[in-house]
Amino acid sequence: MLNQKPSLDLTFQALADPTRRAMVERLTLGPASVSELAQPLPMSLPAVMQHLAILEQSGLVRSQKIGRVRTCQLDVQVLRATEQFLSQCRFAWNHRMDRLGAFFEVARVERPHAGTDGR
Amino acid sequence: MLNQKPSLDLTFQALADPTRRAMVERLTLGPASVSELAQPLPMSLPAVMQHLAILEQSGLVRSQKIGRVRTCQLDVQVLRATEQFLSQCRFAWNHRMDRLGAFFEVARVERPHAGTDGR
DNA sequence: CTGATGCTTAAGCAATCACTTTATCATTCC
DNA sequence: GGAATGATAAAGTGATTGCTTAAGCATCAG
Repeated sequence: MLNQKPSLDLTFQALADPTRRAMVERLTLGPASVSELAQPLPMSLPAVMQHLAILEQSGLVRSQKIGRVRTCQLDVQVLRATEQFLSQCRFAWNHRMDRLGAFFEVARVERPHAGTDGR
Repeated sequence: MLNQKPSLDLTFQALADPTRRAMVERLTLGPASVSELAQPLPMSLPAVMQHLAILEQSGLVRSQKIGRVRTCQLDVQVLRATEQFLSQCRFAWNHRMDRLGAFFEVARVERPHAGTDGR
């Protein structure tokens, strides 16, 4: 059909958790270290690391370690691809609506008195 | 921050499963009964029903029962809202890129030879 | 070297998930 | 009425999730 990439699994799964979405939103403001990411979150550092690992597996976030601090940043490419999946679904749906509209249009012209409420 | 609606939890969670995405994609082509949805899927009908329940809870799908057949259809509104969350993230990120660019632009003009560490 | 800081690993645990099978219920067809 | 059809409800199960605590490693400041 439209799309069955396993990467979508990982991305949607990653975004399904409010903690991870908060991390993503934090990263839209710019890169951050692990502890900076963890600071506003009501959980232990290891827990944040696990969330981070999931975000990295999905490709939403990349990170590199310099000295003893790991710096994380958003990768909008995956964000874009995910957005595209949704818009494609909407597009297909709208396309069908258009075709439906066209059908009723034709029906209305060929049988002007038929009860086709809903244009 | 940007968005912390619990509905996003449900929607992303719903879309995280390939079976449920397949159901959504099927529904972009038009309404379908439960068994029509189940037909291409390699699992029992009750399993499909459970997936459907999750899709309905998220608001992605609505359904009504007429006689003994339940007809399901996509609700693009939630799809649209989810898409918006992602595009807002990208927008914030791009906005930061722009500001960064402007900063370096200014820095380059005002102090053409300076090391550009922090204002 | 010594201690503080930042991150990482490992193990454990309760809750949730994605199914299954079995048993009903309600509607339509003959 | 009685069988076939479409959809549900209920209970059980193994795997996964989202944490925790405790311990360990690497880097940096004094």
